[in-house]
Amino acid sequence: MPTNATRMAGPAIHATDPWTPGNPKKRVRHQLLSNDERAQLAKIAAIVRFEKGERIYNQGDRADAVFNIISGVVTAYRMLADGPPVMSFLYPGDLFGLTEEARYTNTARATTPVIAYKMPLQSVQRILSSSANLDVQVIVKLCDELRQAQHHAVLLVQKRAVRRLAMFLELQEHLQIARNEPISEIYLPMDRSSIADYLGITLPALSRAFRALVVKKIITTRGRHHVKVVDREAFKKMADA
Amino acid sequence: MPTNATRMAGPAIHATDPWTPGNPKKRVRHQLLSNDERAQLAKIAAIVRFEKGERIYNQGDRADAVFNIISGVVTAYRMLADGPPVMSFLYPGDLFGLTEEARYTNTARATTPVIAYKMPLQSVQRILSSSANLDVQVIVKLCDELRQAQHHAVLLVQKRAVRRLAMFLELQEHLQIARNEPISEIYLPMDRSSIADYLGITLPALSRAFRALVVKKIITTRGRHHVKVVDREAFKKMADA
DNA sequence: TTTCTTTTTTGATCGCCGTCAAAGAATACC
DNA sequence: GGTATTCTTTGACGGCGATCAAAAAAGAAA
Repeated sequence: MPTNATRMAGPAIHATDPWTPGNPKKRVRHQLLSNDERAQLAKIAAIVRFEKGERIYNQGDRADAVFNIISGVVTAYRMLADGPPVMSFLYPGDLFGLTEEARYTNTARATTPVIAYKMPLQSVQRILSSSANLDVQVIVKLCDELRQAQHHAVLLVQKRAVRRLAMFLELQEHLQIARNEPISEIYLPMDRSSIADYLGITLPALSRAFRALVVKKIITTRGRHHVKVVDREAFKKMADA
Repeated sequence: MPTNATRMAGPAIHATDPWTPGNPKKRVRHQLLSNDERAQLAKIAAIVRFEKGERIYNQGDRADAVFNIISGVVTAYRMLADGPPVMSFLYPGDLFGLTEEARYTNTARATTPVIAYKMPLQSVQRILSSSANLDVQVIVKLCDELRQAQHHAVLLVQKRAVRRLAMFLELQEHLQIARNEPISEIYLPMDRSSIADYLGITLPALSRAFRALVVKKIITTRGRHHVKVVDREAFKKMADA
């Protein structure tokens, strides 16, 4: 019954991916690139060094470059308005420097001394725009999936069930808007059990979380699949982590 | 002080991505594709229908196709040996059918009636292999990041702190192996506070989780940055969710 | 409708973890 | 080496959610 899944990814790249952690067949970075391509990369990528503890960029900064770690460990963290931060650790070969609306969405700092490629955003965009559209489409899709997975992680580090639920409802609302569907109500096609699993809580806990939001007059429910936000301000305060 | 970040993503694709949920500028699917490319896609993609509740594929099945939703909602879930499942909900435009070693890593079922493109894996691989290597590299990297983010979600859904810690240590060990580094010990370059944030627990809770593993003689610690697994079997049982 | 099944809610108890606080260790700095 | 700072551990307490169990509601089938 319940379930649990994870945002899915693209095509079966994995099967032949030499960079996957845990994959026994390890190869040297960039081995798959031709000399030409390597040269192209070298032209746009500068090699930069950071000492232990040094900030590489700050969340909210205007994004001007993407990084690829050569050696060392980078810790990236996204601060939320309230609640714990969401962390990730980046190792050699990892790309980082995710942007949203031209700004970094997280802060990156060197946990050990770090050497990395630094690629100006402009150059990367130029190269990508010369790619086949189909490839770009796949890349865009993967970025989407990645953002979804990250959002899921942000949701799951929240400790109180009501907040997770509020964040989930807000996400569903956003997805609905993105699909140009009416938004007077939030439509939840899945059953409670699936939602509970997605939120990483149990069914009774989810039920109580719903009740809490209703009692506080933040939402109303119509049947099982429709939710209406009646106190937008309180809702945003609850959901905006 | 700690932090929180999320695995990062690729280049600033986002800024111009019309498919991003929440992006006000919504466009029609495939708008960016030329007629040629659309024709190419049509040649390999079959349109398939699933009724409400129908399984699309099962976790562990040999993967033969990737899907792209045209309409309807799909619930994907990954079952773990123990503990709750990890869920995701997929909407029109979403890709799904992630594979690992040629097998699906999760189960997908139609939550509402679903219409989707079904693309044979072979065809997708053929198209991708004809792409520029640089693009493929980016795609591979993004798949990596995605897997990492998904693993993070799998970890965060676990309810007991010791299990999250065990999963984290196992991940670090795998990453170390992938980097061809010695693995007699697990090396943790980051501080406890960062680990606690990554695990979505507090510092005291992390400290107790470490202690619990040490007391149970599953690991030993040397200084702050080195951990050794001394009871491999118990460790695996603890970590393998 | 009536019945049966599935889903959801509610209740009660327990345990883990969050929270606050302080002591103890490791590191950096002088 | 000594001091100060930072990081980590330990302790006590309370709360939230897990767990178990049962009732209620919704949906499906007859």
